[in-house]
Amino acid sequence: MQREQGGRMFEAVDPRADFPAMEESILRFWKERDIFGKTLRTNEGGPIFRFYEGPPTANGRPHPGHVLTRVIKDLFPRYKTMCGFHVPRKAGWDTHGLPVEIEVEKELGLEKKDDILRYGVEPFVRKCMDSVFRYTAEWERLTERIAFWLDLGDAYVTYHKSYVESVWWAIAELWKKGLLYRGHKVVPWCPRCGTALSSHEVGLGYREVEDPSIYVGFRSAEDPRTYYLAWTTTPWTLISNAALTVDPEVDYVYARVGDERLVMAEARVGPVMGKMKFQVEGRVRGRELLGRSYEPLYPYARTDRKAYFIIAGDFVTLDSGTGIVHTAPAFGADDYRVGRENGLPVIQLVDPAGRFTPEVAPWAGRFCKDCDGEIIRDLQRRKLLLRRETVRHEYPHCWRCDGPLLYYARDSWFLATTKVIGRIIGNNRLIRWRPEHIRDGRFGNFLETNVDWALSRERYWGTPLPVWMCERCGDWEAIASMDDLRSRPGARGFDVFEKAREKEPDLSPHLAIHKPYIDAVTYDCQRCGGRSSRVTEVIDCWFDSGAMPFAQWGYPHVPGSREKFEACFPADFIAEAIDQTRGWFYSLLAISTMVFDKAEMPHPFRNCIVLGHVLNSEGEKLSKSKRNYTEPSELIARVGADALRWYFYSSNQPWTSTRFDDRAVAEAQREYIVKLWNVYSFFAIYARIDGFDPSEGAGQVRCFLSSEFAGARGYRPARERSLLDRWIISETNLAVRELRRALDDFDCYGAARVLLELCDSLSNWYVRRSRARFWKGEKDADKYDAYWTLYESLLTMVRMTAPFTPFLAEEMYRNLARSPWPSSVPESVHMCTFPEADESAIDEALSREMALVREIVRLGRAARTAAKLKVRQPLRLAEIVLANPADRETVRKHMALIADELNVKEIRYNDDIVPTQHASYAIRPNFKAIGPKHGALVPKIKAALEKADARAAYGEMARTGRLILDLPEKVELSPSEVEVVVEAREGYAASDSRRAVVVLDTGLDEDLIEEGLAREIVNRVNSLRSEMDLSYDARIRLTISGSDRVVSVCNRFADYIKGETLAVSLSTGPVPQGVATSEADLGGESAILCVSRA
RNA sequence: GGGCUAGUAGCUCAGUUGGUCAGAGCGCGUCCCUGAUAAGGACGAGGUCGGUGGUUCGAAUCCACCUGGGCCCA
Repeated sequence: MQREQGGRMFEAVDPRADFPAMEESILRFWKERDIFGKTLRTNEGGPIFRFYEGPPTANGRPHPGHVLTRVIKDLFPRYKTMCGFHVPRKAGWDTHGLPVEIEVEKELGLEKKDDILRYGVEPFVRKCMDSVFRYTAEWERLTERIAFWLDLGDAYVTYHKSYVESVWWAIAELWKKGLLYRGHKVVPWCPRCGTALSSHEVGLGYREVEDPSIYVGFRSAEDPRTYYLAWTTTPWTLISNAALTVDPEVDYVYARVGDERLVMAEARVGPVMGKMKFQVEGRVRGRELLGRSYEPLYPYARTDRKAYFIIAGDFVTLDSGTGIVHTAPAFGADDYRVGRENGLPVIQLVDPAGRFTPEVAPWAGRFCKDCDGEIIRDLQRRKLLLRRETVRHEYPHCWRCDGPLLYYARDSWFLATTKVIGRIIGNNRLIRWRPEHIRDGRFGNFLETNVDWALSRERYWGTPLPVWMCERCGDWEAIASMDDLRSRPGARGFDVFEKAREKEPDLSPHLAIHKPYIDAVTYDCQRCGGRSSRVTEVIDCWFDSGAMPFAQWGYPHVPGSREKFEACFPADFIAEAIDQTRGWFYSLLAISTMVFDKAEMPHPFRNCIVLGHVLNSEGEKLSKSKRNYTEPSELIARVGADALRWYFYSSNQPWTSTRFDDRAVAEAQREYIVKLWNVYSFFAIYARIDGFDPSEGAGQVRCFLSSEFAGARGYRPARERSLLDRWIISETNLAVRELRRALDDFDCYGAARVLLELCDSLSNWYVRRSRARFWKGEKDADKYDAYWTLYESLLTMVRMTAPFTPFLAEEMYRNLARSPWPSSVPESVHMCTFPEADESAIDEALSREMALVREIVRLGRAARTAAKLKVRQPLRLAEIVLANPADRETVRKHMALIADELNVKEIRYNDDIVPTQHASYAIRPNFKAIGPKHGALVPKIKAALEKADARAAYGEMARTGRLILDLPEKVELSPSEVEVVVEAREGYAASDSRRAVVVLDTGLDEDLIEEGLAREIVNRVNSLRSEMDLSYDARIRLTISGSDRVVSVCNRFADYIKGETLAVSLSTGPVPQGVATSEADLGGESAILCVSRA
C-alpha cells in the first residue's frame, strides 16, 4: 500500500459513517477475495465445530424473526472459526409438503383436492418444484446482506434425488426395526387437503371459533319414555353414533320432566337443567347402565355388529356435558379406542372430503359441518333436543389451508415412536438446552405424551413413501434406494420418466423419484409372484427436515457421504425458534434415536438455543398478511446489518419473546457501534496528525502480540506505561477472558454485555482521560504509550467484535491492521485468531481501584451539580472521606487523575476513621457472612453495631483482630464480618456512597476566578474554531479585547490559552478589520474574540 | 381443563446459589463539554419488583393461593 504524504499511515475516518454504504463495500470485498471460502478452508483438517442449518421453506419472504434466527446461527460458527475450528456450514432448503402445494393450488385457482387430479398430478408436481425457489433469491440476498455466512452454493435440497433416497434408506431401516406400520386410526384430517396431519402439525393451527353446543336425548330401547341425555359440539357426528359412554363409578339420576325421564350424571343436573322444572326420580350407578340399549338417532348406518348400547369409558368428564358421552368411533380418538374394546362398528358416513356419503339421504354430498344447523332443526322437530346453545372454543384448523380439521378414522402409515420413547427421552436429557427449562418443560412434556408419528400424507408433492405392496397378497416392504428398487425381480416402469425426459430434455432428473413417475415402477412379489406397486402416499415433510443430519450428504448411498456424515455428527450447535419444539427439534431427535442405535448420547445435537418470537412494537405476532412490521431489507438499508445484528445479540436473552421496533435498533447502534466507531475515528484523526505508524521498526507482525510489536518505534511493554494505560490493557484482557467464557457457554447476551462494557470503558474513561496526551505537541514516550495502548486495545476489540458486527470489524481492521501490514497479517479480520487473554496483563486490583476512582469522580460531579459549579471553574479543594482505610492507597495513587477530572487544586483524604463535620461513620454487619453463622441473632447484632462507635470498634478490631459484642450472649466478629460505611452530613456540597463522601470547598478567590475565566476564553475560542471549520491541527492567530480583567487573564494565562487553542500568537489589542470576531459573555465579563488562520 | 413461561421505572429489558439504599439503555428534566463536534458526557426525577399469605435473622429471588398476559396442548 502506498503511504499518503506526511507519513499518514491510516486512512481518514469519517466520524459520521454511512454504515449501509460501508457494509456494501465490505460485501464486495468479501466476494472479490472469497473471504468466506477462505475461512472455511483455513482450518480444514483441524477439529470440527459441527453446525446444522435448519432448512427454511423459501416459499415466503423472510421477516425480522428469521433475521434473529439467522444472526444467532451465524455468531457461534464465526467465533469457533476464529478459535481454530473447521466449521462446515451447509445451507439447506425445505422444499416438500403441504405449504408448497397450497401455494400452487392458490396460484392455479384449484380449490379442492379433486381439482388437482383434474389438472393432472404430473403438471401439478412440476409446478410445485418450480415454485419452491420462488423466494430463494430473496432469502439468499438477506442471508448475504446480514453476513450470515452459509455455504449457499452447496445447499442441500430436500427434493433432490440423493436426499430423497437417503430418507428412503432411513425409512427402510425403521421398517427393518419393526417401527413402520400401517394402522386404521383416528387422525387429524384436513378434508380440504384430503390428508392426515401429524400431531405436531395440528399444534400449529388452533383457532377460536363458535360452535353449536347441544343436548340430545337418545330414546331408550327398553323404555320409550326414558332418554339418555348426551352433549356434543359436533352435531354432524351424531349420524355416525354407535354408542353412549358412561363412567361406571359415577352416580346417574333420572330426572322427570312431564311424563318423560332424562338420564344424566347427578353432578351435572344443576348446570344442564338450569331453571327447568324437574323431579329426581331415582339414582343409579354408571355400572348398572352398561349394556342398556337405545334407538339410533338416524337409520342410515348399515352394520352387522351390535351397536347402540351403553359402554364404559375412562374419559367421561363431569366438568362439562351430561356425564354421558356420545360416541362415534370414526370421529374421535377416545371413541375409536372404546369402540374397539367393545366391538363397536366404525360407522363412517362422511367421505374423506368431509361430505356426507350417499346413504345419508337428506344431506348426501354436502360438507358435514355445514349441515349442523339442519341436523339440529331436525332433532328439534323430533323433540329429541333438550337445549341448544353456542360455545366459543379453540378448534384445530389446517395450518396451511386454514379450514377446520376433522378427527377421522383412516388407514395411515405410522412410526412407532412410542416403542422407543424411553430412549428418545434419555437422549433429550443429555442435550444442553438454552433456556434450560425447555428440556424438562415444554419439550420434555411433549415427549411424555408422545403418540405414534402419523407419517403418511395423501398428497402429491413430497418424498414418496417407499413402501411397495403386493396387489395380490398384500405383503409389503420398504425400499432403501432406486438401486434397491431396480434390483427387484421383474422391476419395470422406469421408462415412464425416461420417455417424459426424451420429450422434454429439461425435465429435472430429480423428478424421477417423485410422483407420478415413481408410481409407475412395479416388480414381482417374492412371496406370491403377484405384482408389487407403490402405495400412493407421500410422507410428512417434517421427516424430510429431521433426516438432514445424514440426508444432507445423501448418506449412505452417495460415495464419500459416510465419511462426511461421520465427521459432522452429532451437531455441536443448532438454533431455531420455539415453534420448532414440535417441529424440527422433535423430528431430528426422534429420527436420530430411531435410526441410530448409538450408545453415545446426545445426538443428533448437543447444544440448542431456542429463540423467542419476535413481536412488533404493539406486542403482536409478525404477520405477513397484516404487514405489521418493517421489512428487514428496508431497515438494513437505513441503519445497516450490523445494527440489526447487534440489536438481536444485545437487547435481551434471545429466548425471551420481545417487542421489536426500528427505534430500538437505532438505539442499539448508538450504544455500541457508533460509540466504538467514535473511538476509532478519534484514534485515526490523531494518528494521522502525528504520523503514528505502528509498522515503523516493527518486525513481522501476524497475530498482534506484544512480542511482535517489541521493536517498533515508541513501543514499551505495558508495565512501563502509565496506570491508565495499564488499566485499559487489563480491562481489555479481562474482557477477552469473559467473552470467551460467555461464547463457549452459548451465552450471546452475556457476551454482548462484556463488549458493551469494554467499549464504554474505552470511550468514556480511557479516551476521555487521555485526550490531552494525544493533542499535546511533543512526541514523547507518554504520547507513544497512549497511541500504542489505544491501538492495541482497538486491535483486540476489532477481533472480539468480529463475530458480532462483522462489517464494522472488517472496516476497522482494514485500516488499523491491513494498512500497516498489508502482507503479513490475515487479509480479513475473519481469518484472524480470536484474541487470547494475556493473564500477565490482567491486574484485577487495578480494575477495582479504578472502579473506586470512577465512583469518587461521580460523587464529585454530583457535588458540583448540587452546588451549581460548572467543571470549568477550578476549585481549591476536594475532601474525600473514605469508609475503608484500605482505600486510602488507591486515592493516593490516582490523586492526580481525580484532581484533574474534578478540576480541583488539592485533594485531601482522611487518614483515620474520624467523624468529620461533613461525614459520619457507621459499622454494619456483613449479612452474607454472619447470617448463616448467627441466624436469629442477626437483628440484635445489627442493632448493637448501629449503636457502637465506629472508630472504637474499628480500633479494637485493628488491635485484636476481632470485635466482641455483648448481647448479652458474647458474639465475636472478625473483620470480614463487618463493613465500615460512611455518610455525608447535611448541608455541605457533598455527595456520598457507602464507601466514600466527597466534599467540595466552594470558596472562590481571585486566582481561581481568573483561572476559570481563562478556561472560559479557551472554550469560546475553540467554539469559534469549530464554527470556522478549522482542521484539528490548524494554527491560529488570536486577538482578544475586553475589560482590564480579561486582558490581565490573557496575559497571565497566555501560554495556557495559546496551547489549548493552537494559537501561534495572542495579542490583547484592538481587533483587526475583516476577520471573524465574536462577542463573548464570560460569566460577567465581556470580551471580543478574533480568530484568524495563521 | 392441563403444561410451560413471564408479570421489576413511562418504554424495552437485566438481576449471578435468598444477604439489607433495586440495575441498564431509551425517554423525560437540569446541565456540562465543544481538539471524537449535526457527536460525546454528567447529574437528577421516576419502582411498596402484579396481589395476598407463608418459610427465613433476612425475600424481587423459595413455597402456596389469587389475578391479568403470552405460548403450547387437551
